Amino acid sequence: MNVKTLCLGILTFGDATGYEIKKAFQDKLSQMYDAGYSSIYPALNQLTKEGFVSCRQEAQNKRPDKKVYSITTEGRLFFIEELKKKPAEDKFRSEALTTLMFAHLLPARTTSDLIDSLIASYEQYIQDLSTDCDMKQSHSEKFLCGMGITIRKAAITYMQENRHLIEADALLSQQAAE
Amino acid sequence: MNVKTLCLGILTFGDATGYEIKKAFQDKLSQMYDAGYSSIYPALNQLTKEGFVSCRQEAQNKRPDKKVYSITTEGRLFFIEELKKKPAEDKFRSEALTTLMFAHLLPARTTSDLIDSLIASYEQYIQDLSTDCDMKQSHSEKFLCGMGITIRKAAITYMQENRHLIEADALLSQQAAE
DNA sequence: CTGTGCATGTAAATCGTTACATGATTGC
DNA sequence: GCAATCATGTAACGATTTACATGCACAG
Repeated sequence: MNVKTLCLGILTFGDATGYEIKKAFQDKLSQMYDAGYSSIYPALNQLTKEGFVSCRQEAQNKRPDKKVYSITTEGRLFFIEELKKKPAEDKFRSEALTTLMFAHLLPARTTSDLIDSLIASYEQYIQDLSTDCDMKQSHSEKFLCGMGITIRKAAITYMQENRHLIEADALLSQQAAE
Repeated sequence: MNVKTLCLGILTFGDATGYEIKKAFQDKLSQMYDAGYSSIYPALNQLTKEGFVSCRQEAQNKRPDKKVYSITTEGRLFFIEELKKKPAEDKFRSEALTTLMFAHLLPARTTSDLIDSLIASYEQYIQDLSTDCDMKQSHSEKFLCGMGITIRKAAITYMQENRHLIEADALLSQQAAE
């Protein structure tokens, strides 16, 4: 699912400006996607051309005109068809964990620091999510939020229980080098 | 980390051809990255130009010449510098879970099927990983493998315990529509 | 007076995927 | 006979990111 399709999806919750759509990305989809204005605005223009959204312009004093987008019937049908397609495989990508695959090139200390900060960032992530998970209205959002927390909690526990495997390796190869 | 940098990383384990590098991606990095030949071959050519790898050509009978790449000292230094950079944030992306955010647009049945097949695909993933986790030699690889399994196990448990939240919503909105 | 929020966009660069292009060998 | 493995690449397309470009209002 690309930014264009997701903009359409966000508009199924109600009309919005490009600016508000960006906020919706942060609100509802931040765990999975992030989109910048430079993806959103061109996407909305294309969707308008394709007839999947309509746009009404609202004048404002001392601000650029607000362009409020609404999804059209065709847009809604198109989006539902997209949803019915077999979803792409889930992907979990961690540069930090990838770095550990090359631990043999780094000082033992660096490896340990890396794991420490990864755990710390997960803990921070859990805290942030917990806070706004409570504020979520829909069950879907709560579900997704809870999933994010669950996964990271499991990851932290795993790292704490198994980090010694990598750290022992790092120390050994360092001693060998000395 | 992009394909180019990762090719360099793979070459720190030993010389390899483009073909073998692709296998290494599947072997060592499949959880995080995948690269096709059309990313790898141009990357190797660029790395050669930049002096980060060297290449010796080996003739073969009835096959294209084999090009065996080795990382150079500059390449190794460059890669280590890349490793020391602050890693990008971890990302977990699931189209299936994203679809659930739009469950209000789908029949209740579709939502349930989606969760079922997500759980099934995670179970499959765990099985596949478990098999070749045992065959891994290095602790780093085992660590990463175990992480992949742990996360998916936690996710399955979470989904089983919380799916009723979404499924109840879906049924309600469906009844309302009837 | 500085940062955050509101509000819109374009241009260029980077990166990756899909499709195309070739061709022998080996195992089932 | 057909699929998989070995072996290399290019061209076109699609998607996203980064940098550029503007400007007022309001709170601390």
